[in-house]
Amino acid sequence: MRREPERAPVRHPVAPPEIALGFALDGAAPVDQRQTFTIRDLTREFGVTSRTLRFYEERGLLTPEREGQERVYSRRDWVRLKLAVMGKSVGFSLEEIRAMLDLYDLGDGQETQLKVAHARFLEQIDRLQRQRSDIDRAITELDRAGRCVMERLAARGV
Amino acid sequence: MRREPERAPVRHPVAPPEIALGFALDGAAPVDQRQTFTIRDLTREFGVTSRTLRFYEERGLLTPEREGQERVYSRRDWVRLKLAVMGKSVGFSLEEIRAMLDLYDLGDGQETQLKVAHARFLEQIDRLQRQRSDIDRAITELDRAGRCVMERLAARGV
DNA sequence: ATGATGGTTGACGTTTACGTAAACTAGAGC
DNA sequence: GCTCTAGTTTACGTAAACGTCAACCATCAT
Repeated sequence: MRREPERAPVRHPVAPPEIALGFALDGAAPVDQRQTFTIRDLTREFGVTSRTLRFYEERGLLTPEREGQERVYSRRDWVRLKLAVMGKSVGFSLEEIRAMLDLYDLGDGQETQLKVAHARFLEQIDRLQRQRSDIDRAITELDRAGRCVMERLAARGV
Repeated sequence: MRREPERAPVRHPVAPPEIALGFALDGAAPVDQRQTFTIRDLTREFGVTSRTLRFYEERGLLTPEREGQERVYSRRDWVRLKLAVMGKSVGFSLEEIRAMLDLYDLGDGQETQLKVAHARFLEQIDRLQRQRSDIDRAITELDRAGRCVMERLAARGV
């Protein structure tokens, strides 16, 4: 059978409300002066489950220390989680987020990181605009189809 | 641990180009006068794979006869597939599509079917509009974040 | 006879971002 | 000692819509 191309699954952002008024790469630092956070702290502050935090760790987004058995998150983890949550809210996948975060640790004064992030942002805007026009088209089509159905109902005197 | 709610996965339409100019519930009939179609006919006409057609059959969207071993699709199947493809293009799930299609066979002169379809269309428009505002928000945020990054780069004289 | 072609069934794989359950440990309070 | 809470690991489950084999038939042309 011939190789039929696959339509990539589309990611689509879902907004956590606190994020809408958030800021992106700048000023991202914990409000209070703590140096470490427990898993509970982070779930409460970011509205994610502990399962999510462990999963993000598994995927390399977070790298908490251990105190005995328990995870201890640093300010670095806090920032990375902040960026991860924001990234998700604008439709990036965890893998894309991880790749961008890892540039932080490059040590060239974040220049690479900032440039790459900017490029990714533009790409993502592009993807989103395409999704948007798909949606617009669908709405138009549904509207047309809806009117058509109404006509038919009217035609039979309902 | 407390029950944390789940954000439902969002369906999002992807447009097959021939559909944009298509028609919805009216006039949906094969162009040529054939009464039956092979699986190849349908894959070519609708741009879907044979796997897809068997899958749709499994899900009750299509009900081809058999000639020996091979599937023989009727005009009814043609119409249902047409509607299925259009439904997908505006973001309905296969299950939603099946439910609507099944109303065709209700026998009340399609009145129920038309009314239900109309209601579903409105609901879907609503979903899509919500998705769109999520996307708009994400674009705005990305744009802002992008400018912010540029500023930072400028600030270090790059 | 021999491929090539195209049909069939059956069953497992893919993707993403977690949810959910089981079984265990460690400390706090009574 | 006992229970409650909150943490831990391991590992399987979920959703959607097919893709991708494998193994098998049936025809047609060479």
